[in-house]
Amino acid sequence: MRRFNAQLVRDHGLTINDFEVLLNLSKAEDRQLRRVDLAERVLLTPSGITRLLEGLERSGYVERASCASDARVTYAQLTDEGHAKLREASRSHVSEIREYMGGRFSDEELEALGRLLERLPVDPQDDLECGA
Amino acid sequence: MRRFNAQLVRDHGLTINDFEVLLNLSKAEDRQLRRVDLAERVLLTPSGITRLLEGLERSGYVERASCASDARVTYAQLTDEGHAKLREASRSHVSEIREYMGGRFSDEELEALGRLLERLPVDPQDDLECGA
DNA sequence: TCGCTATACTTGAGCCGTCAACAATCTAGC
DNA sequence: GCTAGATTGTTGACGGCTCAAGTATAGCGA
Repeated sequence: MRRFNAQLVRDHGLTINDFEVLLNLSKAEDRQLRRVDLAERVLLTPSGITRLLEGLERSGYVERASCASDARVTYAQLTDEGHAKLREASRSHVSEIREYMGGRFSDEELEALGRLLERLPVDPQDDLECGA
Repeated sequence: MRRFNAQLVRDHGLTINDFEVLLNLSKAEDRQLRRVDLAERVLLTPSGITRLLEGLERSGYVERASCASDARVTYAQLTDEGHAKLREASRSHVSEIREYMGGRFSDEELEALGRLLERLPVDPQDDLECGA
């Protein structure tokens, strides 16, 4: 994990969370997402997202957009520049991961792992009240 | 992950990494380990370990011990107090995890997951020269 | 319509861990 | 022995994230 982050930072100036945010935006409707939803998807707190987006906005990869129907929300909107950056970083990032995992696991094993791990909830808080 | 850390901090004043360090020490010969080895096992950098141990030393859970045969190394030595703390924290921590995983996976699935994941190297740096 | 609670987001303070640079010691090869 | 390079560990500076508290808006029930 740390390895993938270090490589992204070195080669593209992106944190692994920066990357995940750009990726989530690129897959979202209109390439925009409410900050709250973004937070949940990348497992950060709302304040973490605010901090992270500060950087991406400064770099021009993401813009703020307001919501017509709810004045509380601000969308994070992927810019063309951000999308280009994502494509660039993806190339080396996914090949890194593919090499790392593919070198140790067969295709069937990878698929089995994937099926198991995707059963873990996106946000643990939501699930499973653990007798606090 | 964040959830388990938060629970440990709330209930026992320990970081998840604090916990892992205490656990590793408790399983080690003479309950002591070189800082370098500790770093590798809990996936921290040497400086991270220095910082983390500062806290555990201040709390009295770990002591420094020097090495007769090599003046560069300082051992991290688990104290009795640290061992007691570990036992105390273990109780809730492992039951948390058991609940979390057991609630979603069968025994066979857990074992399959374990077998697959333990194939990942302890320190990725060591392995797999990734055409840098 | 007023007030209460829930939701979306930001901000200040602070912790945790990294990186880069450094000091001390060990070890090999000469 | 000595020197060159590797290994162990610490420190300063800083980044990234959390928590707690605060602001603003939404929406609901009396």
